[in-house]
Amino acid sequence: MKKGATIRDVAAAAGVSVATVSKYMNGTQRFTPAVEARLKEAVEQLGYRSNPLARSMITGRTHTIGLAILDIRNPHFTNIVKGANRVALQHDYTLLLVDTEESQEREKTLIESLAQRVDGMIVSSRMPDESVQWLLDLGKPVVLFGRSARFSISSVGTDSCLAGYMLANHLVKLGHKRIAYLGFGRSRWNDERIRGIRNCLDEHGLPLDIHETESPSAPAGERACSGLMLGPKRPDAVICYNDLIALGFIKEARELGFSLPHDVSVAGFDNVPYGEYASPALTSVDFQSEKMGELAMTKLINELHGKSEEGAGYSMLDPHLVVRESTVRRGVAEPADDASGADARTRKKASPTQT
Amino acid sequence: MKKGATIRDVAAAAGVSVATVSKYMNGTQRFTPAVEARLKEAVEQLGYRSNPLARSMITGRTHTIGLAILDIRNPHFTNIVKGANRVALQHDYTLLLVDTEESQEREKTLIESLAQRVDGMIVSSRMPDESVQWLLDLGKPVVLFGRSARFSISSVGTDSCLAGYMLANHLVKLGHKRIAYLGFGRSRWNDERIRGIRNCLDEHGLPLDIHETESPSAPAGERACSGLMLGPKRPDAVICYNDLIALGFIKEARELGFSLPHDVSVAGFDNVPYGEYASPALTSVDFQSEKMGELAMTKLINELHGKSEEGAGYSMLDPHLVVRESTVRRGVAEPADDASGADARTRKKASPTQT
DNA sequence: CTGAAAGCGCTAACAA
DNA sequence: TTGTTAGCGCTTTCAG
Repeated sequence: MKKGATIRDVAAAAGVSVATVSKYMNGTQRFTPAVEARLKEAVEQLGYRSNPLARSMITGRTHTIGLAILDIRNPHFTNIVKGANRVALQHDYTLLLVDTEESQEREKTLIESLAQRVDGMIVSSRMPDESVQWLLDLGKPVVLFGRSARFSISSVGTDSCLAGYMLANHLVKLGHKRIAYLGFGRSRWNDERIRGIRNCLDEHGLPLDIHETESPSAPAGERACSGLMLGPKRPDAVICYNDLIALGFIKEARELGFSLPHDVSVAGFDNVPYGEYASPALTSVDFQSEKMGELAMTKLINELHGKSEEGAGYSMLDPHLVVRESTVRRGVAEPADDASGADARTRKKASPTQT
Repeated sequence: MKKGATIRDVAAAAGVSVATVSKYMNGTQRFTPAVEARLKEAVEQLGYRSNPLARSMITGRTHTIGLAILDIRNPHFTNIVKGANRVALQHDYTLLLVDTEESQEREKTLIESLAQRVDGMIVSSRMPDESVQWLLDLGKPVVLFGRSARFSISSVGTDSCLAGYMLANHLVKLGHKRIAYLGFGRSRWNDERIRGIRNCLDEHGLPLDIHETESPSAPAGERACSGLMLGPKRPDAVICYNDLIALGFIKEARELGFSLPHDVSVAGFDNVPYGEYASPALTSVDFQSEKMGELAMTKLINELHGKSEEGAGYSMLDPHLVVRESTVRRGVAEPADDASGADARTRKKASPTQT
């Protein structure tokens, strides 16, 4: 643990002033070959690395971006982090990560202290619209996930309503009539998704049965499953608030003795990486989460560099429907597509009676 | 974007000196009620928040921990981050995340600059043992994942060798004779896992067929599958370097027309969250990754607080075998356990002939 | 208990 | 091109 050399040590070793060293380190200026050589030598000799803290204190920029998310374990957010990090790296920014663990109380404190250490922040939150003003008052540029109705804050999001419509439409086309939605009301996008689904179902005069999970996670999906599948209004298709819930739902449904996807089609949102490896592989709507991270970071960095014009305001990414095996034509006992060897299964237990 | 008040503003407002304000903010001292009241008022009035950068410059501590990992998208690392973050938060530290994206070149630069901004680092890396000295020379306390043979650096890991033995033993007990290992040679744990597997197989006079993937990811597992399953030595059980590879392998095997787990048992390491939701649910070895993150952070923070004694050196977590549906007794056509409705499937395609 | 003063390591005018 | 000189906002002796 050797103490790092300071700018003064270098200046002394090279026989120049500290200002010269500073300029050299920052490439702010050109030098006479002689000086440059001595500088280079001295820096290498001493293994000098300029102290970013001292630098930041003066310049007022830390070259750090704060990223606040709800739960790093949710692959949706993991992807966002990945995308944001990649862009940050390209621009020589580092990422200060804050995982609020879905806790509103912690969030405020954490973000407040985060704001002091970074040049700007990207925030994914369930905070109410009122708090957005507070966020802005922190005095740092912010990019938000999801639009704020009230403030013209820079933000990126996806069309959850359209996504909902897409999924509902897909299911209706497959002949489903008893469609249920397994939602997560605390999310700001839940209502949007419902709206999209309803839009579509209304067009076909179909009802929507709405249920609720206590968290946006797979275990929550598992717990909610029996309530739907063994309840009075057993659906023939269910749309889940996100893929994690859908994954849990599927697992539990099979454990209850249902044969999927034939007893019930299931779909989610987010298109998380492991939906593809589940069985039946999960139908979902891809929100391009990694791109969301990239876009948010790009917008923020542009703002930091004064190019506020470029892509300010609200940016929306297109949702893409990804059809896999978990949604299937209603009433088809065996999969139509014989090539997909993964789908053939015989029902082992009688499915519960439909009340 | 209002400029924050400085310590001087508060001092002026409260009619005291900056030193007093500093002591008040840090709770270093007691004050006369009169002064304390004025201080409190002034701080609230101005919404003063002390600048952590300026503070750090003097104290030399940033209250930030650097965490360098290979790929945030690998759930194993995601869990580590989660665990580490939780402990950090408890101790009022924040996390500077670096995702090296499995790139050795980038890693060195990134870690070097990381070292300057943090009080200590937790590093997960494939760097050779030689580089550990370099890491230490950065002058910051470090906790490493995986032991270094040469240096007595603080580190946490799991017994990969034992884990390998466990998995092999599990498969042998199930009657498997033609066992293959689908590895990832660039990892420092690959050899350990092989060693453990071999230890077990040797005891039973069984051979091990070793194959290699190009990355520790699901797509790599998919790509490697046909080489094993359609090759000259088709295995009846395969152990994968990690769960992601196993997940990919399973998916592709089914697409090739195999019926799993009956045609081939598959297992991995890490026990990632989604192995449970795959089908067949993945047998794995749990390395307690979240706990690894917690432990690493705890050790580092202890070191930073001078309690170097407590838990220094190498700590090893116990691996736990998690048996699920993807490993099954050899030669059993249908699952013995009738209760697990998820396993019943008829073979749709003839399985490829065994050469 | 409180304050004055000396910096932490660096950058940014401004001089030379 | 190079050097001088003020600080950035804060903590920390050391007097009072």
